[in-house]
Amino acid sequence: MADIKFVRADIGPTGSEPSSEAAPGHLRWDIIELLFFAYRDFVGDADHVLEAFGFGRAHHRVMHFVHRYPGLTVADLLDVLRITKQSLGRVLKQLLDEGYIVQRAGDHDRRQRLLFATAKGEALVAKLAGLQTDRITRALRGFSASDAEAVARFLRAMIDRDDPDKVLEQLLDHNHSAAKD
Amino acid sequence: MADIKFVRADIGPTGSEPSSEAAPGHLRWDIIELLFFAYRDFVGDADHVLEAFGFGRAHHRVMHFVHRYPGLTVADLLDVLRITKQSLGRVLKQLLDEGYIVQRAGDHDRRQRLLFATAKGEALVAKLAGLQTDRITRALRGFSASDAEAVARFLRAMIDRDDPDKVLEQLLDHNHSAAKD
DNA sequence: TAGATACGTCAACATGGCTGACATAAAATT
DNA sequence: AATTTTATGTCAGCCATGTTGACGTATCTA
Repeated sequence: MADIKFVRADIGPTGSEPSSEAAPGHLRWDIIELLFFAYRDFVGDADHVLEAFGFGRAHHRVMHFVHRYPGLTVADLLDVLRITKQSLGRVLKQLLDEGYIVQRAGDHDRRQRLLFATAKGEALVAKLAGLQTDRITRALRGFSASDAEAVARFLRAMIDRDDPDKVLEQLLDHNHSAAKD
Repeated sequence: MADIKFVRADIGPTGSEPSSEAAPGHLRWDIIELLFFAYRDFVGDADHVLEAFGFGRAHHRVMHFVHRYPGLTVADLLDVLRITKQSLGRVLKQLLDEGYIVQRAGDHDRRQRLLFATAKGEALVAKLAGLQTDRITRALRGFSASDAEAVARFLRAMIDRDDPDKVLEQLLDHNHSAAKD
């Protein structure tokens, strides 16, 4: 084991002028690092399971949103994920070929491919969401209703509002009333 | 614009038994998705700036922890980032070559390379942290002290406790007392 | 002195982003 | 009816960043 003892630095910026901090010199190092570690472990839960299926995080994201928003079009999925159709194409093709997702031509517009999770796909998503839910539930254990509500309110407020895609719109709307349960 | 109307699915798992949910059938889709979008936009702030410097997220992570924990060794950095030394080597070499980081032999153990951010490096980190702090400060606007504390408590509780690296230990300790300010 | 450790590096490979180009079917417009 | 636009798929190749395995050197430890 290394036995060096490093110290936390709370020194301010040295050279340039940080563009527009709310409270100058008061950078939220605490929350910044907590977000990093919390998200790292949060997605880590799913990573192990995905590996066993031969999938990656990209597959998880696709499966998640297709499951949650049945009938999602490819274009809408591209909006949510903010990747190119070539990148999406690769993982989507695998999920289709292996029977985790099926597609159907749109009712009004037959060019569209509406995406649906199969039972197999839903089982995978539920397994992954179960792990992540466990972590969230543990983290919220002992929280009062108003504390838990504050957490959801914080996360909502962290999200960009300009140019929300359709999925995001629904999420933000829905959460207004249903954050507590 | 596509005018399809997809609906949110609140159906449960179909095939297999999700391993160990706390409250069966009660998956926290809301928090799961909020975390996804919040983190996406949170790291997105930095991405634009980094691009202008010819750097990526990997460089940001290295710069951040070197700045925050001056004298960090390579081994400790590997622990925090959970990547291989080969992956780290690539980005670290660039940051050293371009003068964002300097290294010094360890005092007690001269095999170690203690890492330090230069003024140039600190300026970059401060710029990026400024953007992310802006977002956090906006998100916490109007929060009571106890609400803000609940957010930090939630994030801390989301982090794995088993086998914490040295950086994480310090963060969790420090936050006990200093989460409010 | 022998072995373990901290670090650096070479080579090869995988994943998942990206751009650019092009094809097809179906809708929309003229 | 002819044309153009849109939704999707796909080929080819590049880049960033992760991986494994092997090996070398300096330095610390037993």
